[in-house]
Amino acid sequence: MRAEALKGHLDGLLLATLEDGPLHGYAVKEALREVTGGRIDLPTGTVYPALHRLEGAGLISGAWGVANGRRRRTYRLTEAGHAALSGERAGWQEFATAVTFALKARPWPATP
Amino acid sequence: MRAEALKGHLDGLLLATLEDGPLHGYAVKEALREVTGGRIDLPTGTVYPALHRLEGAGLISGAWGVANGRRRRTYRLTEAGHAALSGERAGWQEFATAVTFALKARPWPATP
DNA sequence: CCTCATAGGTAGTAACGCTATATCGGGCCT
DNA sequence: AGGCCCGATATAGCGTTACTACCTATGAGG
Repeated sequence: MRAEALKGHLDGLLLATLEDGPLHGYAVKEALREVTGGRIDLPTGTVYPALHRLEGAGLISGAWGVANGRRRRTYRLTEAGHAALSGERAGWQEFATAVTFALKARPWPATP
Repeated sequence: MRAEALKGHLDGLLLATLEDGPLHGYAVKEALREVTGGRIDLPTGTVYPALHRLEGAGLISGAWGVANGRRRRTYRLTEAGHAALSGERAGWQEFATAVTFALKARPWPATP
């Protein structure tokens, strides 16, 4: 998949992955890769800054913990994060429908 | 629609709009707006640089003409542009399917 | 011991689309 | 005639975004 294709949609994917429960950064990356059958395989250099950004925006909250003697930063969705995810989903639907249609180059169906 | 959502998918939309026949820049913008019922309404400052970029990449070719005493640059798809459009369509399908699925947070269907 | 997978992170970069602004011709209104 | 809006083209500068390339560290397996 083209690398730059994600632009503007990454946040929603990360939020959706965290919706089912808290995960640490690497687990988010792995979950997304598995759920999409390898189609979306984000480099770690994309995931961690994005999570920091989302945390800074208050959409997720991270906490340091320890598992197997290793420190891990586990993130969970905040209230604002849940709301943002809804918005991302709606926005994606609208966007995807519009692009799919435009790529077909047919007139938009009448909505009376 | 969120402004930055387009990133990475603009080229395909422009190429698709030019598929039905040559158009000048402003007409591309208008056609895209009408075909999507106003959902994709690109600012001219987005359209013109993008067309220049596509021309530089050899995907479209532009020619100056005159209509109503005014100079207009009309673009048409090149061979490479037709090929690129096919690629963009396939890429979009793949991408849209993956994102739609990931946003639902369900396991990817088995593909045996 | 060394490598690999796991895990977290930063710096720097390039691309992309946006805002803002400028220009020009023609038509419309006063 | 003068002023204004619309159609049409264009550029400069900006902020965001995701990427590549690195760095650090630990536990497991060869």
